[in-house]
Amino acid sequence: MAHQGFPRGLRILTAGEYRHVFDNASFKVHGKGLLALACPNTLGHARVGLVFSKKNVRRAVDRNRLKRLTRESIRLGQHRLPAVDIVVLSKRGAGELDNDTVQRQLHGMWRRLEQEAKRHLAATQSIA
RNA sequence: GGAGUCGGCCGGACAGUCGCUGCCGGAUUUUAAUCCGGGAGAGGAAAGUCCGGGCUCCAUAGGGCAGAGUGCCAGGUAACGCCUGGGCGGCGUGAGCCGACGGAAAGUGCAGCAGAGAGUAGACCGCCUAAGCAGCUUAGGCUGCCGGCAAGGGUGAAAGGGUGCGGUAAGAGCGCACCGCGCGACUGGUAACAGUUCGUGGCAUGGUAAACCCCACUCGGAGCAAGACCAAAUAGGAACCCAUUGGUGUGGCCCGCACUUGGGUUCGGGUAGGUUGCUUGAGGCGUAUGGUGACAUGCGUCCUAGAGGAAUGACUGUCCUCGACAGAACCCGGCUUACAGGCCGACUCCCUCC
RNA sequence: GCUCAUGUAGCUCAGGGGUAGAGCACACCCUUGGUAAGGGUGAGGUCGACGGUUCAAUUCCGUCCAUGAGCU
Repeated sequence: MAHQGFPRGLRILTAGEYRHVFDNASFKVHGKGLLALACPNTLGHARVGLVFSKKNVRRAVDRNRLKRLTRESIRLGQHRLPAVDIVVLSKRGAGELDNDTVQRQLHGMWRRLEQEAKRHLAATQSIA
């Protein structure tokens, strides 16, 4: 079985790294209640950061639940993801979604992200 | 059987797989880190931030003014605006529940509209015509004036004790009885307060203090983004001007205290990080003693989250009553607010049966 | 996490115990050949919610609920 851990190396840690992703977001993937920004990195694996604001998701219980679900989804799907830094944001009303819906949304978002990243890589390589 | 009151407790359970964060042991390794094993890992409200404290810095938190808070009495407590017991008032058939519950005879203010009058009471409707004056009249009496009244009506949130009898021209604490009220004494109680056995005053003291205020008591300011330490990029500057019984340090001010040269403009440089504070505590559980109780003391026993974009989850299976409100961020004690459902104990009322 | 501020007409704001107001906007009328401007009339409010104090609360007090700001 493949490694499925989720150590700190797979996360975006500092404010500077977050800023880099926001300023150089090469792709955006929208889901219901969620939004993912991503830009390529040189680490050879994906990293992820979460932004769930109090303004969009009012209760702490819902914020924690969404973050756990997102992390779980990343952890289980990390080997399919390209080498990009991802920031997942919440949109208004994300707290009303149930667990099944959130998981389906995240699954679909990773698939689209994979395709876009493949296309982006091909484009940059053809330019080079 | 039904309805209800109070107090306490619980807040899905079990197993497996994959993960997350500390701790302990071991291994690899220069450190960092990685791996293996073990064990721990959100709440009764973690919430709101409404009070109180610990802790940290400012002086060891000191004096005065200003300001804020609390407000029946006694106790508990580290402290409180909390809790316990008692008093008083209100609600309820009752068990019980609720109450910012000091002072309005220290002072100042406020009360729209309505109403005669809103605080040294008043005369709109009304009641009276005894005394005095005038007129009419044989007299009795009638009318008017001068007046008297606070009973009845009406207004209002509120109209200056209540009922009865006497009294009177009509009335009125004007007098008396009872009730209420004030003051004093006595008795009970630590006290708040109560009791009327007693005396006395004679009806004064309307409401509002979550209006100003008075009285008593309490309160210094800031908050873990407090603060401490390590390391060190850059800088430890330059020029000019001003003030030096001055400046800075903390809250509104003054005193006091501590430190000390301080401030302005221009130019130049810069505004990485890490560690700690960080969980053993006014601690939990059991038990004994004291106390009506809150609680206190002694003994035994246990260690029970500590992250740093932030850890408790996901999936699978079984069971049931099919799972509410909701997620620690320095820590405690309270209050308030949210909450599916369930359990235990004590008590009250109603109905029925024996 | 901590510390504050604000909720009044569709919008921007006054009012700090006694009937809720101003400007803009809205409707109708006048003015004009018509429109704008101007003038007049009018409608529109659980004064964020719930309790309490008071005879009386938008105002005073308490508790909640929203919204906004400041402190890394």
